[in-house]
Amino acid sequence: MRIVFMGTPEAAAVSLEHLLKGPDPVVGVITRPDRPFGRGQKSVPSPVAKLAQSHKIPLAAPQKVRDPGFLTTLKNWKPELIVVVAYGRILPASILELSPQGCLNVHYSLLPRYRGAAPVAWTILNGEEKGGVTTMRLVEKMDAGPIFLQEEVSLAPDETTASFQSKLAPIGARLLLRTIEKLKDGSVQPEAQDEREASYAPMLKKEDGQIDWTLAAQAIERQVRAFQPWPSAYSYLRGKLLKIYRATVVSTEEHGLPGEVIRADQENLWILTGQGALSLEEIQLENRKKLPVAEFLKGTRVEKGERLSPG
RNA sequence: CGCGGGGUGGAGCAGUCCGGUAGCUCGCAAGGCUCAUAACCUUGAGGUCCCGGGUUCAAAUCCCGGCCCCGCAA
Repeated sequence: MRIVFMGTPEAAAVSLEHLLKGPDPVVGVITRPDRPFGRGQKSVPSPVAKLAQSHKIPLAAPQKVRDPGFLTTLKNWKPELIVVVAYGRILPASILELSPQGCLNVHYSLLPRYRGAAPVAWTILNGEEKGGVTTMRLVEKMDAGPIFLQEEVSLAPDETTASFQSKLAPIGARLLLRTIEKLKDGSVQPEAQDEREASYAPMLKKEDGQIDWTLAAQAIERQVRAFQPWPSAYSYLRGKLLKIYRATVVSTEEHGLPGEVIRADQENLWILTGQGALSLEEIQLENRKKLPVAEFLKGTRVEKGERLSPG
């Protein structure tokens, strides 16, 4: 079966890698255009683009998916199936209906729950014990298509979006290959999603990382894990950005204001929240290195009674 | 040329504006105290102050060039 692959980030590249080892030819790859990235705003190709280039597979990176030239290119590849993994764009009907087998999508949640752009982050943010991967047929409504296969994966207690995403990537890739096999021999029937169970996982915004210290310590701790690697949970110490990479919930008898430092010795930095306290474990001050808190405290004196606060 | 911060014994930092003895919290070593300890006390070792050039009687500090790291931005 001639396959065209659409995807952009690392997780998508993992799927493409597995596809390339499979029996079906990948006749073309579509990814998002190179974007200015990092310091100096240098343009860097996506992980999927790099992989396609190293395998000398025809590559397209259209600015707009409705671009007529691009659509012609896509048609000329004559795909029998289009595989979409974290491409990052909503596809128009013209593409969804372009190949005989339609578009097969790998989504990193247990659909119909967590439809949308950031399923993994929301799974962690909401304190779910299980997440997973689903393969489904793309339809015009976001992540609402009929389901082929699904696999549950349980979350570790210290799971971050980054760690869970990299755990899911190979599982999704294998699920994708199995789905394609079953599609070919007709041994799988897509099953409609239960709309009543649907929930949404919208894209995270930078500002969502700002910590509200009036929330419960447990909720903030989940936010810290969910916002790894982006956009990071953060607050401000003496007007400087303080990113929090790892923290644990601790119980305390102390009273004070949310965000207040209630313990600052050589090893511990505890912050009072709306309910319970948070022991910061790994943090990074603006322009500094990311450090275990004990190392951080050797160079930066923090006094009990200081407050972490919005800028 | 997107904006900004930084590179100082093994770790994390101060000192740089206003040139003149290299400092702090740790770690390490030795000794002491202790039933004992990651605790406490004393002493000690350990540094091309990122690299190169310049200014100066004198440069971690001022000037020029280079390398590396980080925050913003995505």
